[in-house]
Formats: sequence, C-alpha cells, structure tokens
Amino acid sequence: MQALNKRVTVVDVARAAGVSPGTVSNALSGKRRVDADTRTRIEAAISDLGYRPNLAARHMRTGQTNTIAIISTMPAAVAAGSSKLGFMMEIAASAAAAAMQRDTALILVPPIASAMDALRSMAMDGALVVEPETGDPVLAYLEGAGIPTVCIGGPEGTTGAVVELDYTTIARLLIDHLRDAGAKCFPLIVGASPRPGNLAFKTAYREMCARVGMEEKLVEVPEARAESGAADAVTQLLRSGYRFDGILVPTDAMATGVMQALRAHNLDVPAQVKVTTRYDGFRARTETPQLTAVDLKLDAVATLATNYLLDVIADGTKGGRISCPEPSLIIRASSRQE
Amino acid sequence: MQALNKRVTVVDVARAAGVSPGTVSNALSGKRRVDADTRTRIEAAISDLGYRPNLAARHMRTGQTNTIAIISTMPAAVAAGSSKLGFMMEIAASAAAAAMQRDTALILVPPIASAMDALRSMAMDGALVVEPETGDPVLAYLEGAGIPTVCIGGPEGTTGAVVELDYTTIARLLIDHLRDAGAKCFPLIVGASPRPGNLAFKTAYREMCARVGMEEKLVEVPEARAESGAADAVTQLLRSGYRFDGILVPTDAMATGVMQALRAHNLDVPAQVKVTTRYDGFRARTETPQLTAVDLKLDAVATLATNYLLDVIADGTKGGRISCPEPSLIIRASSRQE
DNA sequence: AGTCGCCAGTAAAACGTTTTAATAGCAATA
DNA sequence: TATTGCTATTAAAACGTTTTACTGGCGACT
Repeated sequence: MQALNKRVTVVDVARAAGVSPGTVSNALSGKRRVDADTRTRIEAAISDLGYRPNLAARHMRTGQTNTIAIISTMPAAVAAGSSKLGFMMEIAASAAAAAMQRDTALILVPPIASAMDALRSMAMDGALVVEPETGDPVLAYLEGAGIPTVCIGGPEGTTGAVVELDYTTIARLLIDHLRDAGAKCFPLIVGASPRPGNLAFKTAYREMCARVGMEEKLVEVPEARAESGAADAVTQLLRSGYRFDGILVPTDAMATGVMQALRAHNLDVPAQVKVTTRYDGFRARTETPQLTAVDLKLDAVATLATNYLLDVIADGTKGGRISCPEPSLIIRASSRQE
Repeated sequence: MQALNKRVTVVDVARAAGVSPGTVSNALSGKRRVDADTRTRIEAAISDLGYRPNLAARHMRTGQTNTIAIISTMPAAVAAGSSKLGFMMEIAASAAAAAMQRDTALILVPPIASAMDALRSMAMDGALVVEPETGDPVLAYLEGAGIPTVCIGGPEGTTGAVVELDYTTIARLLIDHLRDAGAKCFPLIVGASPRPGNLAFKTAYREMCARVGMEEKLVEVPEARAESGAADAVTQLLRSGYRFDGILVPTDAMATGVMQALRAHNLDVPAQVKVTTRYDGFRARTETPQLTAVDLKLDAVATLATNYLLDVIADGTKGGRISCPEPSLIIRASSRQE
C-alpha cells in the first residue's frame, strides 16, 4: 500500500513492474498481447500499490464514457404529471440493469425544467428517449451533439433508431375487451396532443365504431389538466343526455378524473359503467375498484432498447425501428362482467 | 458552423476570438474576470463555430465528474425482491431531480449481481447508498476509493454521513394505529436480518407489549422467502391456537404473504383481522383490501440526502447524521374500524 | 517621480490515460 | 548469411481542458 499522499498512476505501476506505461495499459485493456510473466508482475504491482485507473483520463483518451442516459421529455411529462415519471422509472430500472450487464452506467434525466441545461454538462455515449413528441428539443440537441439515440415509443416521422410501443395493439386490446365485457356504447376520452399513443387510440376507436356501428363519441382533453379535464368531460357527456355503459380512457391521470366524476354521479363501476385505462401504474392500482389496464412488458422493452442503443454505439450504425414484445391485458374489477 | 471534420476545441475558439485558450476557459467558467468586450467576442466565436466543451477533458483536469450514483445494496434487495427496487426508484426519481438542480447527473446502480464490478468502472463524485447493512461491501469499496457517501437509512454504527429514516417513529405509528383501530392482540411478523428497520420494529413492539400487557408474539421470517415465509407463519400461528385480531407486518412482500394466508383461512380483513405494513408501494396498493401503510416522505428524504451529499462533496466535510421529515400514516381499508 | 496594486490577459505545464510508430530479439525461410 | 516476419515492448505523442506563474499596462497613492 502506498501513502495516501499522491494518486497512484499507471506510471507508478509501470515503474514497480519494470515495464513501460503502455504495457500496463495493454495488460489492463487486453488490446494487445502481453507476456504471461510480465502480466503477473503488473498485476502484482497493481494490487500492491492499490492502483485504481483514473476513469476521467481514460474517457478523455478513448472518447467513450461508458455511460448512457435515459431521458423523459419535458412537455409530455408536465402534461401527464407524476404517472409519466412512474412510467419512465419502470423503464429506467430495467434499463439500468441491462446497461450494467454491458458495463455501462445509466444516468437518469427526469422531466424537470432544468433538464435541457443539465444535459449539456453531462457526458454520455448515447441516450434513451422516452416517448418524445415530434420536434422535441431534447431530440434536436442530441442530434446536434452527435449523440446516438434510441427512442422508446418514438414519433412516426423519425428516421433514427426506435423501439416501438405497439400503440395500435394496445388500443385494440382495450377496445375489444370492453366490448367482450358487454359494453355496448362507450366514449373515448383522450389527450389532445398529437402524441403517437393518442393518435393510435383515436384511429382504432373510430375504426371500431365504423365497423360495429357504434356511435362515435370522442372527447379530447388537454393534457395540462388531465384529471379535472376528464372529470368535466364525463359530466358534460352525462349532461348532454348521452348514455354509456363503458369508458375508454388511456391516460391514467384522466382515468382518475373519470372515476371521480362517476362516483359524483353515483354511477357504479363496473355494474353500470366499465372503465379501462392503458398504463398499469400506481393510479390504476390505487383506484377503487382497481382499473383494468395493459401490461406493456416494460422490462422487456427497456432491455431491448438498451441493448439496441449499445449496439448502435458500438457499431456506429444508424439503426431503424424494432418492435416490442406483445402487450397483454390485465383484467381488473373496473371492467368485470357481472 | 465548422465542417464536421474535426472536433472544435477551446483553441479554435481562442484563435477565432483573438485570445488565448486560458481566457476562453475563464470566460466559460467565470472563475476569473474577463473584459466585457472580450467576453462577447468569445461568445460569438463559440456559437459561430458550434463549440461544445469536451466534458471528459474537463473532468480529467478538474477531478470532478459532476456525477453521483444511487446504489441499492445487493443482499437486502435480493431479500426483499422487487419491492425494494420500487423503494429505491421512488427515491431515485426525486434524487435525480434534486441533483440536476445543482448541475449534477445521477446514475442508477440497481441491485444486481454485477453491480459491484460495474461500480469500479464508473466515475462519480459521490454516492447515495440506500439502506445498507453494516459491513456492506459496497460501503467498503466506496470508503476505500475515497468516494464521499451519504447513506439513506444507514446502520447504527456508521461514522459517515447518514440521512436517518425514522424507524422508531414509523414502528410506533403503525403499532399505535392498530391499537386505536381496536386491535387487542396482534403478532409482529418481521424480517430475520439485522437491518435497522427490523430491529426498530422489534424493539418498539416489545416495548408496547410490556407497557400494555399484551402477549408478545414475534415471528421472524428469513427475507429470502418473504412472501411464502410470512404465509406459513400465519398458518403456524393459527394452528398453534394463538388468536389475534391484527397483524403488524412491516415488509410489504411479507404482507402479501400474510394476506394470502388470511384469505386461505377465510379470515376477513379488516373485520376479523386488521393488517398494517410499512412501505406504501405497489404491493400495499394492489392488495385487496388495500393496506394501511406509512408515508415515508421519500421525495423529501431523497432531496435532503442529495443536497447533503453535494454539500459534503463541495465542502470536503465528513458529515454526521441528519434527520428526515416526520413520517405519517396512510390509513386504508385493511385496518378500518367497522 | 517613484512605487504599489490591480486588471486582463498569456504561455506553458499539468492532468493520467491510450495509441502510434519504432525497435530489439528471435525463429524461420531463402 | 541475409532476409523476412513475427512478438513483446517502448518512447513519445496525443486527447482538450484548467491552472499556475508571469507580464504589461494603467491608475492611484505616497
């Protein structure tokens, strides 16, 4: 053990092992063959002196930081509130594990105002971007900085790498289930922004209405006031004389609002109205009765996306769209048939 | 804009602005005064050339990476399963936001086997460690590497910086509530490991039993099989002839097991048995009926811990223990009085 | 007038690695 | 013997910042 005085560097190790710094580097990285005998001498010196490589120096020399970031974009998050955070964190947990398997650290960039500024001061080899909208400033920055990116559930237009979230299948699952559960007439309450998830729900809903001859009742709610907006929407619908026996409300924050309104009007869920939402987070589980939702297989999605990103970084390839594991329904009390 | 050919460096900027690299550096960092006129010239050159600082080089020179890690230690996590991950992620989300406010990135080190190895290859200025046990190898590594550390809910013995989780108050809250709800006789089902949370519950429970003259029924369950172990424990208790009208089961995975067992024995919650657990995560909310739990104010704890860590890093102080915001009860159906 | 102190700026060193080009040693081939 | 080819190693050149020590220049004070 060396005195705590000064940092032990690769040249100290080299001197102790009677070789040159370059050889120590090669022994460490395995990039070049080094004689077995020399290697043992070097290893001895390393543990002897308690040498720890200076990561910053290595990063600077190689240009690789062994770090990726997961970023949830601002506008969407402000819109969907804390449940968006839950969604991101669920992905982040699996992504961090997957990254670590490949010796890469995952840094967390939560959706707060200072995120854009902070981004500039953190080093990363690549980024996972969670459900960005088209023309997202974060995406623009990453592109400009030449940082490889994989979007999770990205927008249609993107040329870059994307792991799809199968929005259409998700919408169909919930729609078909509502009808299977006996709902004959139900509105779609959906976010007003042109996020891909919203669009897919609208399309699938319209398509179904046309096919089975159901009255089309599509209410758009601005994401900024998801909860109260959705509650108001339900009240409006009732007041207008429209009668329904189900509600399709993908955004979970809006589902909370819907449930509040239904309670206020003494409508029983699921006896009188069946309710389904998309993301199976805190809100869906905490509601009474608990809400039918979709298992998005986020752990698998996250692992897929992470490995994809690391491949893109390693290969320097541009990458295209790859598809996610099949989502599946989680049927809960809110849509159970009597 | 410069050709994509070569990286734009500080010397390019300096040349374009007609100054020396040192001055550019000073203009950027604000560490030294630079003439207003010169500064504007530099800024023009920067945006003109599209200069982006090389963070790795900066890190190497300054020895600061502007990065901290949040680490959930292995053994505890394997023990408590995925709910431990939820606990950590809840903290991580707030910690990331707090760190970002101070221009620091948070990297996520989830509790998987490769974490210890991976740690060595990631650069960080400090670390938050979530509920480590005494003698945790991660703690030892950090200490050895001279990385400043703040433990969240750390073990008793530690000399380092700790943000307390108020285990005793948490235990008392749940115990008092059970009695207030009318429970006259209830066991404590608790993890066998000597984690501080477990110890506090045992002490508080014993103390209460002695004080009010309640029969002491304390069952320890190995964390490795939390769910099934707790279920078995309940069955054992019933078989032994012991009768109870409540169960105190801090670990949420064990609470799940308890609920399964109670259902299997046709015991109604809360009519016949009132149940309370500690962490208000997915499990507590998804259970039917939903479980009374404690609001640990994890967002506040995380923010506190993060700022504390950043202070320790900046000041070079050692730091001591600081206390957390007061936890509060979340009363749910599992312990409601008829 | 001389000295002092401050200001804005500079040149060069330093941070600790990895990588490049060169080299010595040695065996195999011509 | 001379040439070739291969291996393990080395010396030195990067990588792009920040920091240190130094320098002119200028105004203010004695």
